[in-house]
Amino acid sequence: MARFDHEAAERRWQKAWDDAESFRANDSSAKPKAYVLEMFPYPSGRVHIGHVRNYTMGDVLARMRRAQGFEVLHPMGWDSFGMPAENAAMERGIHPGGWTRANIATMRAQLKRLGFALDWSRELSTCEPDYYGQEQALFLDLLAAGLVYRKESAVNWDPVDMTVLANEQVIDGRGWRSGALVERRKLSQWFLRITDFAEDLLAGLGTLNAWPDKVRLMQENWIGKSQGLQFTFQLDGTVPQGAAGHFDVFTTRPDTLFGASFAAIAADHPLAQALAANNPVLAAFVEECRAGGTSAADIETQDKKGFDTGLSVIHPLDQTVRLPVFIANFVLMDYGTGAIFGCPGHDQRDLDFARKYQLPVTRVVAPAGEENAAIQDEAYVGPGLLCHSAWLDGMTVDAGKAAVIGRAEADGWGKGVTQFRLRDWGVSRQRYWGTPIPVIHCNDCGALPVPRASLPIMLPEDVTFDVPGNPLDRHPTWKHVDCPSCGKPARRETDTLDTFVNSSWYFIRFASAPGDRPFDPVVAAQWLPVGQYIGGVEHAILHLLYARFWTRALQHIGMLDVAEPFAGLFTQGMVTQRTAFKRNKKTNNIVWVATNNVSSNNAGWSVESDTKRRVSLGRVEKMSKSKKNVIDPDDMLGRYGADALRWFMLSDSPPERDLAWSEAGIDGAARFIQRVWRLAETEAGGPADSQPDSDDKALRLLHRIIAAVTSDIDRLQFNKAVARLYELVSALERAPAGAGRRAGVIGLVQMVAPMAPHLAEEAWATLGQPGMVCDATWPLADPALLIEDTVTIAIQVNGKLKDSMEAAKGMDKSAIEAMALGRDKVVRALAAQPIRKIIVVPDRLVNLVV
RNA sequence: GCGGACGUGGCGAAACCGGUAGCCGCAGCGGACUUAAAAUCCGCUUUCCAUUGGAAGUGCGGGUUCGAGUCCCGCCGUCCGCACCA
Repeated sequence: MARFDHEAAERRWQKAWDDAESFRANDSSAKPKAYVLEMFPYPSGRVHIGHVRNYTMGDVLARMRRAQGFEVLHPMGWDSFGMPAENAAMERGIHPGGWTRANIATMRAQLKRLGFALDWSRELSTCEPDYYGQEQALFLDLLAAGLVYRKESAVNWDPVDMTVLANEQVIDGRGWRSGALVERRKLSQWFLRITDFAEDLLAGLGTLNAWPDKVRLMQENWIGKSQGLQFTFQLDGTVPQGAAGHFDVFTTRPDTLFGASFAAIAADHPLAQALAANNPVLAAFVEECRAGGTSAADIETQDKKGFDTGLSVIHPLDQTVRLPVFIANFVLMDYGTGAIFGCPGHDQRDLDFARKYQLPVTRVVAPAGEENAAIQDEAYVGPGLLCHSAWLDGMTVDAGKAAVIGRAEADGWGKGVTQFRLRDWGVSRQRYWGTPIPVIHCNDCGALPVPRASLPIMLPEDVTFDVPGNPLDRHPTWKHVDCPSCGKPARRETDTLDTFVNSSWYFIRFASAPGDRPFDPVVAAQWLPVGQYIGGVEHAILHLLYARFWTRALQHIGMLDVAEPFAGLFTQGMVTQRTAFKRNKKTNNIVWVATNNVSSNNAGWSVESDTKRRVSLGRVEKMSKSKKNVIDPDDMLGRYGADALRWFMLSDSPPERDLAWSEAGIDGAARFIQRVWRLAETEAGGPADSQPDSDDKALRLLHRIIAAVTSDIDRLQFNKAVARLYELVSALERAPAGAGRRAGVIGLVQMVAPMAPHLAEEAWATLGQPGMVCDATWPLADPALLIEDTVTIAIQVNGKLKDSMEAAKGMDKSAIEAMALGRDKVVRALAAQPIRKIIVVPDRLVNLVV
């Protein structure tokens, strides 16, 4: 009996699928359509084991849907613009395009070796003009519809390299290359009006039943709808030069207004700017607030710092009260109005600030009887009644909110508003390797859209990365154009689009990709929304929210009649691997050792395989090049074959959880492949056509497993489907030869086919079945074969298991009770105590309470 | 700092609606086949006490219930996201 030869089978069947165009999606098919999509990869170099896991999951679903009679769209492409290509260009002096396209070629070959059922005819790459040119057209459509605008916004600025940095390039507040302290700097940038859709995006979450609850919750919190009061503080006394005499604040807690002890504004607030102009000390403080990165984590973990401006504002509910105005580093210009009132008693951040600057702390909300309990180290944010609040005393928090909003509106100093945490989407990037923003700046006519006829605006190829800054900006000719309106010399926009724009509509282009338009709305709508979208949970907010927005924006301007792009979403876990390290003898610094160069010696110690020197084992973490714990799929493909690798990716760990790579695990997968193959070979010469008896054990088990596996794959619980298939294999290995076993093996091969397709095709042919298994109809479980006539009933005494018994299914309560009371073990456990209560759950258990 | 999740044997895990905790795999132990090895097959494998059998057990501490891995409250730990990484 020959072992399964994975190399020969992979070659044979990959060619057979290609020749038959088995996985090409037909737009005009009459079958029901199923769109299965995995998040397309960034072509970073080589296929990562995490990609293999992601695409294997999608492939199993796509193949099963096809077998179930759907017309399946399962495409692949490349999210090929982005910063790593520019980094590679700077480090190695090569062109980002050359680097990217070489990576794509490598990775395409790797994916093909894995035997995915992909429609390669629809492959796209976002860095090619046929894609980004159409994206520019969409940008112009959104611009024309008023969904795009320009405003000033902060970026991370490296003062030594003279360049804008991404958040990930800021490490502990310093530029990653130069090590210089990063500053926040303002630039004029393009924004998309995602906030116009805040309410729709929030409401739409309610329709996404096939999304994980946690992702919906994360998006809900991200959008951050809150109701509150926006009101105006009037400055008391002389108004500083160049400033208004008042400023607006937003609060979600207008009920606590009597507890206010200060007001605070952002360092970038116009009032702060005006004051800084004439006050060098304050100007220095404002400058200090600008140091450090722009990310939320950077800003909010800074020490709370304030600067007393010496100004004060009049309390709107009590004209006799004055509140000092501070400039504070934790107040953000981007959220609300860039100014707050501080109520230390009921907001922890305000309390910390008040303690630091010795400001009064007043309790204005209290549970009954605690009105005079002083606030200590913790702000009180619980429920209660208002106190120390004049005419609000005794009201609930909610009633107080409504009362203050009512008074503000009646008196004209404020109004109730709905506020969103969501900010407009800044899409300008000061980088080369991205979609050029199709706009021309003219000194006389302003910022104008590029004429449609001149699309695509191509990226120039002749650029260098030997000097810092954006190569588009310093290119000798590229940016110089004539104004499309007045004809005078003008300049192109040299910023490119955020790569999240590229990934906000690629799934539409997969469904329909005409040469002269971004997509055909009728063809695209046939496939959309994507039935099942699969990718990493790290995309739970940004990518998924931007794609939802983009789709709604297209719907809003009448280009596509689809509201939500992804009907079903699944977020998969990472593939992790143990790390290993040794220490540098002089510095004691950690030196990572490649995991694939670590083995155990005779004494059971971990050593470097080549030098035999001892190493320490680190923790199991996400694979990364820097920690040298990356497993290359190509090695595994060569040693174990595509099917074993795919099988291991689906085994053991639930797909939403992290999967720890292990050599032993893939060994087990490879053994399973051989076991299935041996079963197929034992049936190779079997009868072509024979009917098993309906009470055949193998047949009954097969149908139970068909039902379980089908529903497991439906719910993407591949680890459970795998466990059931192991069970079937073990049973079939022991089953007597005959029609039942043969039927079992045929069914097994069909169910294994989505997971280990090469093995399944080879086995299918060996079994003498017609055609290819990828074209065979998915097996259906016969309900008549699933019915069992006996059940096992558990017997508990006081909720503790004492015995169990076999009984006919559907036996009535009193019969079960009588049967249970007659059992030896039960009699012993009861020890003649009187029974107070008996609970019987039919077909399940009896609980005797004494 | 804010937001989200997760925690069950030596390990990855399973457990429908609150109803017999640990399916399946890995590792381990014992055995068969073999001159030997590989491959394969059979058995055992939560912990503790024990002779039949019994007790404990799902991160920790409480609670609800006839009954809690599952529901509620409070801790502890780990991981993920935070708007210019993709």
